[in-house]
Amino acid sequence: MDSQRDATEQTVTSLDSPPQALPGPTGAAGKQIPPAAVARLTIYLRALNSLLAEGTERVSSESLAELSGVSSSTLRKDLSHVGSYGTRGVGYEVQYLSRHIAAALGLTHDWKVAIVGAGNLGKALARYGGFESRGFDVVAIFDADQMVVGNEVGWLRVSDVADLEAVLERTGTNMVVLALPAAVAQSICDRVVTAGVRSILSFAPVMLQVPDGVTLRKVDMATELQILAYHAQRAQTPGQPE
Amino acid sequence: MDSQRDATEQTVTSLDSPPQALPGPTGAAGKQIPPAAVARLTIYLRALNSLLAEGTERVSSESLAELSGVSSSTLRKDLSHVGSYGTRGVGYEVQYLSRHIAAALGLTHDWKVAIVGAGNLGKALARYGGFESRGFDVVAIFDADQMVVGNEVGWLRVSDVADLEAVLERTGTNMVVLALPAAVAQSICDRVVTAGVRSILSFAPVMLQVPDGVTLRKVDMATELQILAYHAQRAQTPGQPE
DNA sequence: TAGATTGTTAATCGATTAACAATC
DNA sequence: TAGATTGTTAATCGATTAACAATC
Repeated sequence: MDSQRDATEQTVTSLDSPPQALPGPTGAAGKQIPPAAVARLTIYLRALNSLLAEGTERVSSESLAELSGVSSSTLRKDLSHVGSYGTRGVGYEVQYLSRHIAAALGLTHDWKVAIVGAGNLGKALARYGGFESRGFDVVAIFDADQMVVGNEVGWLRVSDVADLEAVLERTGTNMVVLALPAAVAQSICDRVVTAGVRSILSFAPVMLQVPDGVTLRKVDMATELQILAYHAQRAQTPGQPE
Repeated sequence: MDSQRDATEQTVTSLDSPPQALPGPTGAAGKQIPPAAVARLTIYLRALNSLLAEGTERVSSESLAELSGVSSSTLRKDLSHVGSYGTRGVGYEVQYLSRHIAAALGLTHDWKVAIVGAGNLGKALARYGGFESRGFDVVAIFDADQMVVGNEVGWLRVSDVADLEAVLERTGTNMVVLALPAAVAQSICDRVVTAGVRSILSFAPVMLQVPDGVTLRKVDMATELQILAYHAQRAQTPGQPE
Protein backbone atom coordinates (compact mmCIF):
# COMPACT_ATOMS: atom_id res chain seq x y z
CA MET A 1 0.00 0.00 0.00
CA ASP A 2 2.40 2.68 1.03
CA SER A 3 6.07 2.47 1.75
CA GLN A 4 6.84 2.01 5.36
CA ARG A 5 10.33 2.61 6.57
CA ASP A 6 12.31 2.20 9.67
CA ALA A 7 14.84 4.87 10.25
CA THR A 8 15.85 7.38 12.84
CA GLU A 9 16.86 6.07 16.15
CA GLN A 10 20.29 5.32 17.29
CA THR A 11 20.63 2.39 19.57
CA VAL A 12 23.98 1.79 21.05
CA THR A 13 23.87 -1.66 22.45
CA SER A 14 26.37 -4.34 22.81
CA LEU A 15 23.60 -6.78 23.58
CA ASP A 16 22.78 -7.46 19.96
CA SER A 17 26.24 -7.92 18.73
CA PRO A 18 27.54 -11.11 20.30
CA PRO A 19 25.00 -13.85 19.57
CA GLN A 20 25.61 -14.72 23.20
CA ALA A 21 26.17 -18.41 22.45
CA LEU A 22 23.43 -20.77 23.68
CA PRO A 23 22.33 -22.69 20.58
CA GLY A 24 18.64 -21.91 21.05
CA PRO A 25 17.37 -25.08 22.66
CA THR A 26 13.62 -24.90 22.14
CA GLY A 27 11.66 -23.31 19.33
CA ALA A 28 11.71 -19.54 19.06
CA ALA A 29 12.16 -19.05 22.79
CA GLY A 30 15.77 -18.05 23.30
CA LYS A 31 16.22 -16.59 19.83
CA GLN A 32 17.37 -13.14 18.87
CA ILE A 33 14.61 -11.07 17.32
CA PRO A 34 15.92 -8.70 14.62
CA PRO A 35 15.79 -5.05 15.75
CA ALA A 36 13.45 -4.02 12.96
CA ALA A 37 11.05 -6.77 13.98
CA VAL A 38 11.17 -5.77 17.66
CA ALA A 39 10.13 -2.24 16.76
CA ARG A 40 7.19 -3.53 14.74
CA LEU A 41 6.10 -6.02 17.37
CA THR A 42 5.34 -3.08 19.67
CA ILE A 43 3.05 -1.73 16.95
CA TYR A 44 1.25 -5.04 16.51
CA LEU A 45 0.83 -5.19 20.25
CA ARG A 46 -0.87 -1.83 20.29
CA ALA A 47 -3.14 -2.81 17.41
CA LEU A 48 -4.04 -6.08 19.15
CA ASN A 49 -4.83 -4.23 22.34
CA SER A 50 -7.25 -1.92 20.61
CA LEU A 51 -8.88 -4.89 18.91
CA LEU A 52 -9.19 -6.47 22.33
CA ALA A 53 -10.73 -3.27 23.69
CA GLU A 54 -13.43 -3.35 21.04
CA GLY A 55 -14.13 -7.00 21.68
CA THR A 56 -12.65 -8.53 18.52
CA GLU A 57 -11.55 -12.09 19.22
CA ARG A 58 -9.83 -13.18 16.04
CA VAL A 59 -7.79 -11.46 13.40
CA SER A 60 -6.00 -12.51 10.22
CA SER A 61 -2.45 -11.53 9.36
CA GLU A 62 -3.93 -9.55 6.51
CA SER A 63 -6.09 -7.29 8.69
CA LEU A 64 -3.62 -6.95 11.53
CA ALA A 65 -0.99 -5.96 8.98
CA GLU A 66 -3.28 -3.33 7.54
CA LEU A 67 -4.01 -1.91 11.00
CA SER A 68 -0.28 -1.77 11.62
CA GLY A 69 0.68 -0.32 8.28
CA VAL A 70 2.88 -3.19 7.11
CA SER A 71 2.55 -5.97 4.56
CA SER A 72 1.09 -9.27 5.72
CA SER A 73 4.31 -10.92 4.63
CA THR A 74 6.34 -8.77 6.98
CA LEU A 75 3.87 -9.33 9.76
CA ARG A 76 3.94 -13.12 9.48
CA LYS A 77 7.70 -13.11 9.24
CA ASP A 78 7.94 -10.96 12.36
CA LEU A 79 5.53 -13.18 14.26
CA SER A 80 7.56 -16.22 13.28
CA HIS A 81 10.38 -14.84 15.43
CA VAL A 82 8.08 -14.89 18.43
CA GLY A 83 6.64 -18.34 17.82
CA SER A 84 3.77 -20.03 16.09
CA TYR A 85 0.55 -18.85 17.63
CA GLY A 86 -1.88 -18.76 14.73
CA THR A 87 -4.18 -21.32 13.17
CA ARG A 88 -3.94 -21.97 9.45
CA GLY A 89 -7.13 -21.20 7.61
CA VAL A 90 -8.40 -19.28 10.64
CA GLY A 91 -6.08 -16.55 11.91
CA TYR A 92 -4.89 -15.47 15.32
CA GLU A 93 -6.72 -15.32 18.62
CA VAL A 94 -6.25 -11.69 19.62
CA GLN A 95 -5.70 -12.11 23.34
CA TYR A 96 -3.48 -15.15 22.98
CA LEU A 97 -1.23 -13.50 20.42
CA SER A 98 -1.10 -10.27 22.40
CA ARG A 99 0.10 -12.14 25.47
CA HIS A 100 2.80 -13.98 23.62
CA ILE A 101 4.13 -10.84 21.99
CA ALA A 102 4.14 -9.07 25.34
CA ALA A 103 6.05 -11.97 26.85
CA ALA A 104 8.58 -11.97 24.02
CA LEU A 105 9.16 -8.26 24.53
CA GLY A 106 9.69 -8.65 28.26
CA LEU A 107 6.56 -6.78 29.26
CA THR A 108 5.37 -9.35 31.74
CA HIS A 109 6.97 -7.77 34.74
CA ASP A 110 6.72 -4.10 35.61
CA TRP A 111 9.49 -1.68 34.84
CA LYS A 112 10.38 1.19 37.12
CA VAL A 113 11.23 4.35 35.28
CA ALA A 114 12.94 7.45 36.64
CA ILE A 115 13.00 10.71 34.71
CA VAL A 116 15.98 12.99 35.05
CA GLY A 117 15.08 16.59 34.30
CA ALA A 118 11.87 18.24 35.43
CA GLY A 119 11.73 20.89 32.74
CA ASN A 120 8.87 21.09 30.30
CA LEU A 121 9.71 17.81 28.66
CA GLY A 122 10.40 15.92 31.86
CA LYS A 123 7.09 17.06 33.30
CA ALA A 124 5.27 16.14 30.12
CA LEU A 125 6.77 12.66 30.25
CA ALA A 126 6.03 12.22 33.95
CA ARG A 127 2.39 12.99 33.36
CA TYR A 128 2.10 11.00 30.15
CA GLY A 129 -0.64 8.47 30.67
CA GLY A 130 0.65 5.98 28.15
CA PHE A 131 3.29 4.61 30.50
CA GLU A 132 1.38 3.19 33.44
CA SER A 133 -1.10 1.46 31.18
CA ARG A 134 1.75 -0.38 29.46
CA GLY A 135 3.54 -1.62 32.54
CA PHE A 136 5.97 1.25 33.02
CA ASP A 137 5.81 2.90 36.45
CA VAL A 138 7.31 6.33 36.77
CA VAL A 139 8.81 6.15 40.24
CA ALA A 140 10.96 9.27 40.44
CA ILE A 141 11.73 12.57 38.77
CA PHE A 142 14.87 14.61 39.37
CA ASP A 143 16.09 18.12 38.84
CA ALA A 144 19.20 20.11 39.71
CA ASP A 145 17.40 23.41 40.19
CA GLN A 146 16.64 23.98 43.86
CA MET A 147 13.61 26.05 42.89
CA VAL A 148 12.13 22.96 41.28
CA VAL A 149 13.20 20.29 43.79
CA GLY A 150 10.25 19.42 46.01
CA ASN A 151 7.62 20.57 43.53
CA GLU A 152 4.78 18.26 42.69
CA VAL A 153 4.69 16.66 39.25
CA GLY A 154 1.83 14.26 38.74
CA TRP A 155 1.92 11.90 41.73
CA LEU A 156 5.54 12.59 42.45
CA ARG A 157 7.74 15.15 44.12
CA VAL A 158 10.85 16.28 42.31
CA SER A 159 14.00 14.83 43.90
CA ASP A 160 17.34 16.57 44.00
CA VAL A 161 19.65 15.14 41.37
CA ALA A 162 22.32 15.23 44.08
CA ASP A 163 20.49 12.26 45.59
CA LEU A 164 20.31 10.43 42.26
CA GLU A 165 22.09 7.24 43.28
CA ALA A 166 20.25 6.89 46.58
CA VAL A 167 16.82 7.42 45.07
CA LEU A 168 17.44 5.08 42.12
CA GLU A 169 18.49 2.43 44.60
CA ARG A 170 15.58 2.97 46.99
CA THR A 171 12.95 2.98 44.23
CA GLY A 172 14.41 -0.01 42.42
CA THR A 173 14.60 1.93 39.17
CA ASN A 174 15.63 -0.14 36.16
CA MET A 175 15.05 2.35 33.37
CA VAL A 176 15.98 6.00 33.12
CA VAL A 177 14.70 8.70 30.81
CA LEU A 178 17.04 11.64 30.30
CA ALA A 179 15.17 14.88 29.63
CA LEU A 180 17.92 17.39 30.22
CA PRO A 181 20.23 19.80 28.41
CA ALA A 182 22.99 18.50 26.16
CA ALA A 183 25.69 20.00 28.34
CA VAL A 184 24.98 17.87 31.42
CA ALA A 185 23.65 14.75 29.69
CA GLN A 186 26.87 12.75 29.54
CA SER A 187 27.82 13.26 33.17
CA ILE A 188 24.34 12.36 34.42
CA CYS A 189 24.30 9.41 32.07
CA ASP A 190 27.57 8.20 33.56
CA ARG A 191 26.17 8.42 37.08
CA VAL A 192 23.04 6.56 36.07
CA VAL A 193 25.13 3.79 34.52
CA THR A 194 27.38 3.59 37.54
CA ALA A 195 24.28 3.27 39.70
CA GLY A 196 23.53 0.07 37.79
CA VAL A 197 20.81 1.13 35.35
CA ARG A 198 21.23 -0.64 32.03
CA SER A 199 18.37 0.84 29.96
CA ILE A 200 18.37 4.50 29.06
CA LEU A 201 16.16 6.59 26.82
CA SER A 202 17.66 9.97 26.03
CA PHE A 203 15.95 13.09 24.73
CA ALA A 204 19.14 15.13 24.98
CA PRO A 205 20.46 16.29 21.61
CA VAL A 206 23.94 14.78 21.97
CA MET A 207 25.66 11.50 21.22
CA LEU A 208 26.09 9.78 24.56
CA GLN A 209 28.71 7.16 25.25
CA VAL A 210 27.71 4.14 27.29
CA PRO A 211 29.70 1.04 28.15
CA ASP A 212 28.95 -2.43 26.83
CA GLY A 213 25.91 -4.02 28.34
CA VAL A 214 23.97 -0.77 28.53
CA THR A 215 21.21 -0.11 26.01
CA LEU A 216 20.77 3.50 25.02
CA ARG A 217 18.04 4.79 22.77
CA LYS A 218 17.79 8.33 21.59
CA VAL A 219 14.86 10.45 20.52
CA ASP A 220 15.59 13.76 18.92
CA MET A 221 12.95 16.21 17.83
CA ALA A 222 15.27 18.37 15.78
CA THR A 223 16.53 15.32 13.87
CA GLU A 224 12.97 14.32 13.08
CA LEU A 225 12.18 17.75 11.68
CA GLN A 226 15.37 17.73 9.64
CA ILE A 227 14.41 14.43 8.08
CA LEU A 228 11.01 15.88 7.23
CA ALA A 229 12.76 18.87 5.71
CA TYR A 230 14.78 16.61 3.46
CA HIS A 231 11.67 14.93 2.10
CA ALA A 232 9.79 18.18 1.72
CA GLN A 233 12.66 19.71 -0.20
CA ARG A 234 12.88 16.71 -2.52
CA ALA A 235 9.20 17.01 -3.28
CA GLN A 236 9.63 20.66 -4.23
CA THR A 237 12.79 20.22 -6.32
CA PRO A 238 12.29 17.08 -8.38
CA GLY A 239 15.76 17.36 -9.90
CA GLN A 240 17.53 20.63 -10.02
CA PRO A 241 20.38 20.93 -12.54
CA GLU A 242 23.46 21.43 -10.39
CA MET B 1 33.51 0.18 18.24
CA ASP B 2 29.95 -0.48 19.29
CA SER B 3 27.00 -1.56 17.30
CA GLN B 4 24.96 1.29 16.03
CA ARG B 5 21.53 0.60 14.76
CA ASP B 6 18.77 2.33 13.04
CA ALA B 7 15.40 1.27 14.16
CA THR B 8 12.24 2.70 15.54
CA GLU B 9 10.49 5.25 13.51
CA GLN B 10 7.84 4.67 11.00
CA THR B 11 7.92 6.90 8.02
CA VAL B 12 5.04 6.67 5.69
CA THR B 13 6.10 8.39 2.58
CA SER B 14 5.41 7.82 -0.99
CA LEU B 15 8.23 10.14 -1.85
CA ASP B 16 10.86 7.46 -1.54
CA SER B 17 9.09 4.84 -3.50
CA PRO B 18 8.95 6.08 -7.07
CA PRO B 19 12.48 7.05 -8.10
CA GLN B 20 10.68 10.02 -9.62
CA ALA B 21 12.39 9.61 -13.03
CA LEU B 22 14.93 12.29 -13.95
CA PRO B 23 18.16 10.38 -14.66
CA GLY B 24 20.26 12.50 -12.27
CA PRO B 25 22.00 14.84 -14.67
CA THR B 26 24.88 16.23 -12.63
CA GLY B 27 26.91 14.55 -9.92
CA ALA B 28 25.17 13.73 -6.67
CA ALA B 29 22.82 16.71 -6.91
CA GLY B 30 19.46 15.25 -7.83
CA LYS B 31 20.09 11.85 -6.30
CA GLN B 32 18.06 10.00 -3.74
CA ILE B 33 19.81 9.71 -0.41
CA PRO B 34 19.02 6.41 1.34
CA PRO B 35 16.80 6.94 4.41
CA ALA B 36 19.38 5.51 6.79
CA ALA B 37 21.96 7.93 5.45
CA VAL B 38 19.63 10.92 5.78
CA ALA B 39 19.12 10.14 9.46
CA ARG B 40 22.86 9.97 10.02
CA LEU B 41 23.58 13.13 8.07
CA THR B 42 21.63 15.07 10.69
CA ILE B 43 23.99 13.63 13.30
CA TYR B 44 27.11 14.58 11.36
CA LEU B 45 25.68 18.04 10.96
CA ARG B 46 25.30 18.42 14.69
CA ALA B 47 28.83 17.17 15.32
CA LEU B 48 30.20 19.57 12.69
CA ASN B 49 28.36 22.44 14.27
CA SER B 50 29.87 21.78 17.66
CA LEU B 51 33.32 21.51 16.09
CA LEU B 52 32.65 24.84 14.44
CA ALA B 53 31.60 26.32 17.78
CA GLU B 54 34.88 25.31 19.35
CA GLY B 55 36.81 26.71 16.44
CA THR B 56 38.00 23.49 14.79
CA GLU B 57 38.57 24.07 11.11
CA ARG B 58 39.36 20.65 9.72
CA VAL B 59 38.29 17.14 10.56
CA SER B 60 39.02 13.69 9.19
CA SER B 61 36.38 11.09 8.42
CA GLU B 62 37.88 9.04 11.21
CA SER B 63 37.34 11.64 13.94
CA LEU B 64 33.98 12.87 12.68
CA ALA B 65 32.84 9.27 12.59
CA GLU B 66 33.93 8.75 16.16
CA LEU B 67 32.12 11.88 17.32
CA SER B 68 29.02 10.63 15.55
CA GLY B 69 29.23 7.07 16.76
CA VAL B 70 29.55 5.39 13.37
CA SER B 71 32.36 3.74 11.42
CA SER B 72 34.44 5.91 9.13
CA SER B 73 33.41 3.65 6.27
CA THR B 74 29.76 4.41 6.87
CA LEU B 75 30.49 8.09 7.23
CA ARG B 76 32.36 8.35 3.94
CA LYS B 77 29.74 6.32 2.16
CA ASP B 78 27.03 8.62 3.52
CA LEU B 79 28.93 11.74 2.51
CA SER B 80 29.37 10.34 -0.97
CA HIS B 81 25.60 10.65 -1.42
CA VAL B 82 25.87 14.35 -0.72
CA GLY B 83 28.88 15.00 -2.94
CA SER B 84 32.61 15.13 -2.80
CA TYR B 85 33.68 17.86 -0.41
CA GLY B 86 36.81 16.48 1.20
CA THR B 87 40.48 16.61 0.26
CA ARG B 88 42.40 13.35 0.06
CA GLY B 89 45.25 13.20 2.46
CA VAL B 90 43.83 16.16 4.38
CA GLY B 91 40.22 15.74 5.47
CA TYR B 92 37.17 17.99 5.43
CA GLU B 93 36.85 21.70 6.04
CA VAL B 94 34.29 21.82 8.83
CA GLN B 95 32.27 24.84 7.75
CA TYR B 96 32.29 23.90 4.08
CA LEU B 97 31.08 20.37 4.75
CA SER B 98 28.48 21.56 7.22
CA ARG B 99 27.01 23.91 4.66
CA HIS B 100 26.82 21.27 2.00
CA ILE B 101 25.13 18.77 4.27
CA ALA B 102 22.65 21.42 5.37
CA ALA B 103 21.91 22.21 1.74
CA ALA B 104 21.43 18.54 0.88
CA LEU B 105 18.98 18.18 3.74
CA GLY B 106 16.98 21.21 2.66
CA LEU B 107 17.87 23.30 5.67
CA THR B 108 18.76 26.38 3.72
CA HIS B 109 15.40 27.99 3.93
CA ASP B 110 13.40 28.33 7.11
CA TRP B 111 10.61 25.98 7.95
CA LYS B 112 7.46 27.13 9.72
CA VAL B 113 6.21 24.69 12.27
CA ALA B 114 2.81 24.59 13.95
CA ILE B 115 2.12 22.44 16.98
CA VAL B 116 -1.34 20.97 17.47
CA GLY B 117 -2.06 20.25 21.10
CA ALA B 118 -1.06 22.55 23.95
CA GLY B 119 -0.92 19.92 26.65
CA ASN B 120 2.26 19.15 28.53
CA LEU B 121 4.01 17.77 25.52
CA GLY B 122 2.86 20.49 23.12
CA LYS B 123 4.05 23.17 25.53
CA ALA B 124 7.36 21.42 26.03
CA LEU B 125 7.88 21.30 22.28
CA ALA B 126 6.85 24.92 21.78
CA ARG B 127 9.43 26.06 24.29
CA TYR B 128 12.13 23.68 23.13
CA GLY B 129 15.10 25.81 22.17
CA GLY B 130 16.59 23.33 19.74
CA PHE B 131 14.18 24.32 16.98
CA GLU B 132 14.87 27.99 16.29
CA SER B 133 18.60 27.44 16.27
CA ARG B 134 18.22 24.86 13.55
CA GLY B 135 16.02 26.86 11.22
CA PHE B 136 12.65 25.70 12.45
CA ASP B 137 10.32 28.50 13.51
CA VAL B 138 7.41 27.57 15.70
CA VAL B 139 4.72 29.87 14.37
CA ALA B 140 1.54 28.58 16.00
CA ILE B 141 0.18 26.31 18.69
CA PHE B 142 -3.38 25.03 18.85
CA ASP B 143 -5.71 23.48 21.35
CA ALA B 144 -9.36 22.47 21.45
CA ASP B 145 -9.87 23.29 25.11
CA GLN B 146 -11.41 26.76 25.50
CA MET B 147 -9.71 27.08 28.89
CA VAL B 148 -6.37 26.83 27.14
CA VAL B 149 -7.06 28.87 24.00
CA GLY B 150 -5.55 32.33 24.39
CA ASN B 151 -2.98 31.28 26.99
CA GLU B 152 0.61 32.26 26.47
CA VAL B 153 3.12 29.54 25.57
CA GLY B 154 6.62 30.80 24.95
CA TRP B 155 6.24 33.65 22.47
CA LEU B 156 2.92 32.47 21.24
CA ARG B 157 -0.73 32.49 22.17
CA VAL B 158 -2.68 29.27 21.87
CA SER B 159 -5.05 29.35 18.89
CA ASP B 160 -8.38 27.59 18.74
CA VAL B 161 -8.11 24.41 16.72
CA ALA B 162 -11.41 25.45 15.15
CA ASP B 163 -9.37 28.06 13.27
CA LEU B 164 -6.75 25.53 12.21
CA GLU B 165 -7.00 26.00 8.46
CA ALA B 166 -7.09 29.80 8.63
CA VAL B 167 -4.09 30.05 10.94
CA LEU B 168 -2.00 27.53 9.00
CA GLU B 169 -2.70 29.54 5.88
CA ARG B 170 -1.98 32.92 7.46
CA THR B 171 1.28 31.80 9.10
CA GLY B 172 2.54 29.97 6.03
CA THR B 173 3.02 26.77 8.05
CA ASN B 174 4.73 23.97 6.14
CA MET B 175 5.29 21.48 8.94
CA VAL B 176 2.98 20.30 11.67
CA VAL B 177 3.73 18.52 14.92
CA LEU B 178 0.84 16.54 16.40
CA ALA B 179 0.97 16.41 20.19
CA LEU B 180 -2.54 15.27 20.94
CA PRO B 181 -4.51 12.24 22.14
CA ALA B 182 -4.80 9.16 19.96
CA ALA B 183 -8.55 9.55 19.67
CA VAL B 184 -8.49 12.84 17.77
CA ALA B 185 -5.18 12.43 15.96
CA GLN B 186 -6.51 11.02 12.68
CA SER B 187 -9.19 13.65 12.20
CA ILE B 188 -6.83 16.53 12.95
CA CYS B 189 -4.24 14.93 10.71
CA ASP B 190 -6.77 14.81 7.87
CA ARG B 191 -7.56 18.51 8.31
CA VAL B 192 -3.87 19.39 8.34
CA VAL B 193 -3.31 17.45 5.13
CA THR B 194 -6.34 19.02 3.47
CA ALA B 195 -4.95 22.41 4.43
CA GLY B 196 -1.94 21.56 2.28
CA VAL B 197 0.72 20.61 4.83
CA ARG B 198 2.86 17.77 3.53
CA SER B 199 5.25 17.15 6.45
CA ILE B 200 3.91 15.85 9.74
CA LEU B 201 5.60 14.67 12.91
CA SER B 202 3.25 12.78 15.19
CA PHE B 203 3.63 12.05 18.89
CA ALA B 204 0.19 10.46 19.07
CA PRO B 205 0.31 6.76 19.86
CA VAL B 206 -1.68 5.61 16.82
CA MET B 207 -1.02 4.60 13.25
CA LEU B 208 -2.12 7.51 11.13
CA GLN B 209 -3.10 7.24 7.50
CA VAL B 210 -1.88 9.90 5.11
CA PRO B 211 -2.24 10.14 1.34
CA ASP B 212 0.62 9.82 -1.11
CA GLY B 213 2.90 12.81 -1.18
CA VAL B 214 2.63 13.47 2.54
CA THR B 215 5.54 12.50 4.76
CA LEU B 216 4.60 11.35 8.22
CA ARG B 217 7.06 10.51 10.95
CA LYS B 218 6.11 9.13 14.28
CA VAL B 219 7.76 9.31 17.69
CA ASP B 220 6.41 7.10 20.39
CA MET B 221 7.67 7.10 23.95
CA ALA B 222 5.92 3.89 24.94
CA THR B 223 7.39 2.07 21.96
CA GLU B 224 10.86 3.24 22.91
CA LEU B 225 10.46 1.93 26.43
CA GLN B 226 9.13 -1.38 25.14
CA ILE B 227 12.18 -1.79 22.95
CA LEU B 228 14.38 -1.10 25.96
CA ALA B 229 12.40 -3.67 27.91
CA TYR B 230 13.11 -6.28 25.26
CA HIS B 231 16.86 -5.72 25.48
CA ALA B 232 16.83 -5.60 29.26
CA GLN B 233 14.95 -8.85 29.45
CA ARG B 234 17.36 -10.54 27.05
CA ALA B 235 20.26 -9.45 29.19
CA GLN B 236 18.64 -10.97 32.26
CA THR B 237 17.60 -14.23 30.63
CA PRO B 238 20.46 -15.33 28.42
CA GLY B 239 18.53 -18.37 27.18
CA GLN B 240 15.61 -19.68 29.09
CA PRO B 241 14.54 -23.24 28.28
CA GLU B 242 11.06 -22.85 26.69
C1' DT C 1 58.74 11.42 -2.75
C1' DA C 2 56.38 9.43 1.45
C1' DG C 3 52.43 9.66 4.31
C1' DA C 4 47.73 10.43 4.86
C1' DT C 5 43.11 10.21 3.86
C1' DT C 6 39.35 10.45 0.65
C1' DG C 7 35.86 8.41 -2.57
C1' DT C 8 34.51 4.19 -4.52
C1' DT C 9 34.21 -0.62 -5.50
C1' DA C 10 33.17 -5.25 -4.26
C1' DA C 11 31.84 -8.45 -0.62
C1' DT C 12 29.04 -9.30 3.18
C1' DC C 13 25.31 -9.04 5.79
C1' DG C 14 20.49 -8.26 7.06
C1' DA C 15 15.70 -7.04 5.94
C1' DT C 16 11.74 -7.29 2.89
C1' DT C 17 8.85 -9.44 -0.34
C1' DA C 18 6.59 -13.03 -3.01
C1' DA C 19 5.14 -17.41 -3.38
C1' DC C 20 3.55 -21.68 -1.81
C1' DA C 21 3.31 -26.00 0.74
C1' DA C 22 1.29 -27.28 5.05
C1' DT C 23 -2.83 -27.56 7.39
C1' DC C 24 -6.90 -25.96 9.74
C1' DT D 1 -13.72 -31.88 0.27
C1' DA D 2 -13.04 -26.83 -0.83
C1' DG D 3 -11.58 -22.51 0.90
C1' DA D 4 -8.77 -19.90 3.74
C1' DT D 5 -4.78 -18.58 5.94
C1' DT D 6 -0.62 -19.62 8.35
C1' DG D 7 4.48 -20.45 8.67
C1' DT D 8 8.44 -20.89 5.92
C1' DT D 9 11.43 -20.91 2.02
C1' DA D 10 13.79 -18.68 -1.66
C1' DA D 11 14.52 -14.44 -4.25
C1' DT D 12 15.15 -9.67 -4.08
C1' DC D 13 16.52 -5.66 -2.36
C1' DG D 14 19.10 -2.37 0.46
C1' DA D 15 22.55 -1.26 3.95
C1' DT D 16 27.05 -1.95 6.05
C1' DT D 17 31.76 -3.06 5.98
C1' DA D 18 36.42 -3.79 4.29
C1' DA D 19 39.76 -2.80 1.23
C1' DC D 20 42.20 -0.04 -1.90
C1' DA D 21 43.22 2.88 -5.86
C1' DA D 22 43.22 7.79 -6.51
C1' DT D 23 45.26 11.82 -5.08
C1' DC D 24 46.34 15.59 -2.05
